[in-house]
Amino acid sequence: MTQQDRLSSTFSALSDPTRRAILAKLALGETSVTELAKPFDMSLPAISKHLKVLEHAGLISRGREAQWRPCRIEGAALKDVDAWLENYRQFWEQSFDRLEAYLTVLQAKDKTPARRKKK
Amino acid sequence: MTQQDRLSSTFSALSDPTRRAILAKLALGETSVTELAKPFDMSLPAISKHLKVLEHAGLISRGREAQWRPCRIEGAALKDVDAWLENYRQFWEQSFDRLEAYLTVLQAKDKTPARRKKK
DNA sequence: TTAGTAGTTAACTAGCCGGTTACTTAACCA
DNA sequence: TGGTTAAGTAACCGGCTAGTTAACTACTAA
Repeated sequence: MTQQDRLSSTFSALSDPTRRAILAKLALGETSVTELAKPFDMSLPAISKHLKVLEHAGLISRGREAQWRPCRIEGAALKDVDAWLENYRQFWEQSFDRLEAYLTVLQAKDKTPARRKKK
Repeated sequence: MTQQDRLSSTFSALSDPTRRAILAKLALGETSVTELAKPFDMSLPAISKHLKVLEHAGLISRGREAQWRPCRIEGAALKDVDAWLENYRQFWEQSFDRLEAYLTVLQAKDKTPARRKKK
């Protein structure tokens, strides 16, 4: 799969609130499908489909333990998103920098120079 | 619009390679619709639709200059994505941290303690 | 073997999405 | 005025998506 396609399927997978909620739950630890499905007013097959989408996007992986298929988060796909986003950081830190620059001008010159906001 | 919906429409907008390419071009500066459309083997109305999606997701905004509608990037929506992503950073820095910890153990104790990777 | 639990697959449906062509609107210019 | 350029709107089409129910697979346990 090309990098483009990978990013596309990752963003696509993340565009569904149910799937993001599943990820949020998985962030707390590995869980079974039924357990993941509990909070949702939705059939189990629907959840199963969502998990397949997440798995195909590389956002989760699934093991096997007796009759359970525990799911866990895989960070690699999210790392790609982070790397993509990095190219655009200037566009939301810009206004901050301008404000910062403005305040720097307003304030006394003997203050230490403003540092870039650390993420 | 709820925060959930906003994130959903942002991720959804970003899930199309054409739209990401448009953003990449806009990162170089404000541009007209026709100019944006040039690299794509696609009709102008198709581009117009993509721009509408990006605008609806808050990723771009459009001005008016005579018969041109210059487009520019809006950082706010991307900032939300970054904030969301931040909750998951551990999942792709984890292995790095483990390696770092391992190396720290291996190396001499008189080294300065390892710092978290700055983004 | 039988019953129960965990999960997937199949088949279907309604609605969205990304593209098209044809037409329209808006601003500039001769 | 009429012509040209820039862009948006309308109507349509095919394929994908997210959900459903029903049936099936796989493992556990009595």
